[in-house]
Amino acid sequence: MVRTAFPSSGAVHFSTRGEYGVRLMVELARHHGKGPVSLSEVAEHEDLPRAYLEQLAIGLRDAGLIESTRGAHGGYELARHPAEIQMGVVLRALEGPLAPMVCASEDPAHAGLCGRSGFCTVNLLWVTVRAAIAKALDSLTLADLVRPRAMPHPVHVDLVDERITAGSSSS
Amino acid sequence: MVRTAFPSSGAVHFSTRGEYGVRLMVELARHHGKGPVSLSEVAEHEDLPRAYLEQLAIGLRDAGLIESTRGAHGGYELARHPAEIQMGVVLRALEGPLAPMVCASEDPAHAGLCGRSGFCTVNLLWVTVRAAIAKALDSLTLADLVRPRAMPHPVHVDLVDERITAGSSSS
DNA sequence: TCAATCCCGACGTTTTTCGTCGGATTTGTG
DNA sequence: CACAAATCCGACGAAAAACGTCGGGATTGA
Repeated sequence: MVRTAFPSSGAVHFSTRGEYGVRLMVELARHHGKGPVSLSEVAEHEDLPRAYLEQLAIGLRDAGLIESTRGAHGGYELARHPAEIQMGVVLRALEGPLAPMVCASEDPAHAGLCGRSGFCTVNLLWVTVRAAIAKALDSLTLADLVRPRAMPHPVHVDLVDERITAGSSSS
Repeated sequence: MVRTAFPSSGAVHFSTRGEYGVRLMVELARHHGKGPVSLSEVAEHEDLPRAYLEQLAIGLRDAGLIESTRGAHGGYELARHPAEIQMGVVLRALEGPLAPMVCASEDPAHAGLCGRSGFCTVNLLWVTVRAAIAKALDSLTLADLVRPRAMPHPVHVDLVDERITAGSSSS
């Protein structure tokens, strides 16, 4: 009865790279100031594949977000205070520039190629979306994600639900 | 020199389904009130594969956004006025619910599964992002995308560039 | 010396995406 | 009626991307 044959996940899909990477960073933020944490510990604690974490860590390190200590008792630690690490920077380090579309460039040189229809007005849509995402992402820092539970109320998210909308009943 | 081996496109990736589908809808919006437009015309005008458009059209029709006329001189037309069709609805019809992550549900029941780390605070991030996207998407209607060229300045997008950031030189 | 780490490139599997294809059905027109 | 122009629809296949594994090298503390 699978219904619509949607592309499975849905629009706007962050990969596990993004998810795991953020989990990793949050874990490091929790231990901030207490010396390096090994990936094995993180992997165990968060139930993530260690070898995969290594890949992500390298990207984060190259972006200057974390620092490594090699050898026994080594590991990773944040390069800066959690409050000074914007999530936008983290996500970009993990997944590359967050352009929702080739077309999201505001470059007018691109006009000729895109739509034969005079001008690629559709452009406006993607640019707007990208800007919205960037703004949301850069308004949160790692420190915001470390708080154990029941966040104060720094960010107001209106919880227009989204989850189902199409799939309907039964998980 | 390919550098980072990023997942190619970048975070937040809309598929061609979304792109083509929006192009299709904009095209229909341009002809709104002038009877149905055939997919062949749209395909030609926008340089898109017609057979693929058929798939997308069916999804949009099932969502009640467009109506079809079969037989010769048939085609598709918008079911409502362009100004009454929010882009969020269009995208959801094309790509499914726009949850950036399984984790984006605010459902507390989900807490147990996600992170062993006491509570899935990371949740906040995805929920925020999703809300931002939904808001941006639902603030635009098809009518906003139809304006021929050089939009006045209804929306202010701060053009923090994004495009390269990692890949650097050469296209 | 040994074990724990980071470091790193290469690879293989699975999933998703992007379409194509062939045909069935409906309907206006000559 | 015959035909052509359309929507309709399921199935299929090639290509790309995502996900993660593997094997080994280099560093460092005990």
